[in-house]
Amino acid sequence: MKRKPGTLLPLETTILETALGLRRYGEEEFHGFAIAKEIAAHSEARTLTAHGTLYKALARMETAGLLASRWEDPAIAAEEGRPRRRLYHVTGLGGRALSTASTTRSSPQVYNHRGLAAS
Amino acid sequence: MKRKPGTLLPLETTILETALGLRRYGEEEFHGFAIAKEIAAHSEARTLTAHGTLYKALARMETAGLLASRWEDPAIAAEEGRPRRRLYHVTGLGGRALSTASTTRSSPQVYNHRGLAAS
DNA sequence: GATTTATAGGAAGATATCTGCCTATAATGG
DNA sequence: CCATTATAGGCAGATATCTTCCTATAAATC
Repeated sequence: MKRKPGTLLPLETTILETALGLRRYGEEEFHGFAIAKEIAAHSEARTLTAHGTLYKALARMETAGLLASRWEDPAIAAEEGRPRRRLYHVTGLGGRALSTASTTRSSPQVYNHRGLAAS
Repeated sequence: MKRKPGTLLPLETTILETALGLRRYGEEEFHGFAIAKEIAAHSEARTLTAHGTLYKALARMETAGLLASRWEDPAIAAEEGRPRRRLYHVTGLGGRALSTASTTRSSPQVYNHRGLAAS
C-alpha cells in the first residue's frame, strides 16, 4: 500500500508495545512465535494468518532499524527439541519510534517527523 | 490393532523397500520427511496424514531394531536454514526382515517365523 | 464364536521460520 | 480528482518432527 517513510503501522506499534512490555518483565529478547501468541492472547481478533504477516513485519522492522536480531545457538534448540528461534530486541530507534508515534494515534502513525529522515 | 510379534505391516514394508532403494543410489541414511515424499511420489494414494502415521511407524521400527537413528548435527541444519533431521538407516535385522517377509505377500507379513522370537 | 484388549492409522495441532502469490489500499503523480 | 504504483496483509504451503485424541481392526482369551 505504498508506505509513507517514517510511519508506524498498527501491527508494528503492537509489536513494539508487546516487546517493551515483555522487557519490563525481564525478557530482553523475544522471538516471532512468542510475540504472535502474546498478541493473539491480548488483542483478540488479530489472527496474523499463519504468522506470515507477523514475520514479514518483523523483517521489515529490522530493515528499518527498529529491531535487531540474532539466531539462537542451534545447540540449545536441539537440546530442547524444537526448531531454532530468531531472537529480536527493540533498538533505541525502535523505542523512540514508539514513544513519538504513540501520541499520534491513528492508523499510520508518524514516528520520525521531527527531522530524522522523513519529509 | 494388537500387533502379532514378528510381523511387517504394509507401511513398514514400504519404508524398508524405499530405504533400501535409496541405499542402492548411495544414500546410506534417510530422514522421515524425505521418505514420506518418496513414498507419496511412488505409491499414489498413501497420504500418511500429516506424516503422523509415518513418524510413528519409524519410531516403532527403531524400537523393534529394524532401523537405527541419530540426530543430524544441529549446526548443519542451522546453516541450511531448516529444521534438523533425524537420520535413519536400515539395520541388518531390518534388511533380513524385509527379505524374509517379501516372500509372504499379504497384509501382515511374518518376518521372523523361523525361530527368532515368535511362536 | 463372541468378547476383550492392544495397537495401527487418521485427524489435528504444537513448535518455529520463511517464501510466493494475490489482493486491497494508501501515497504519490499528473 | 483520478490513475498509477508500491507495499501491507491474508492465504497457502514448504521444511521437519512429535504429541494427543479417537477410531478401526487384528490377535488373544474365554
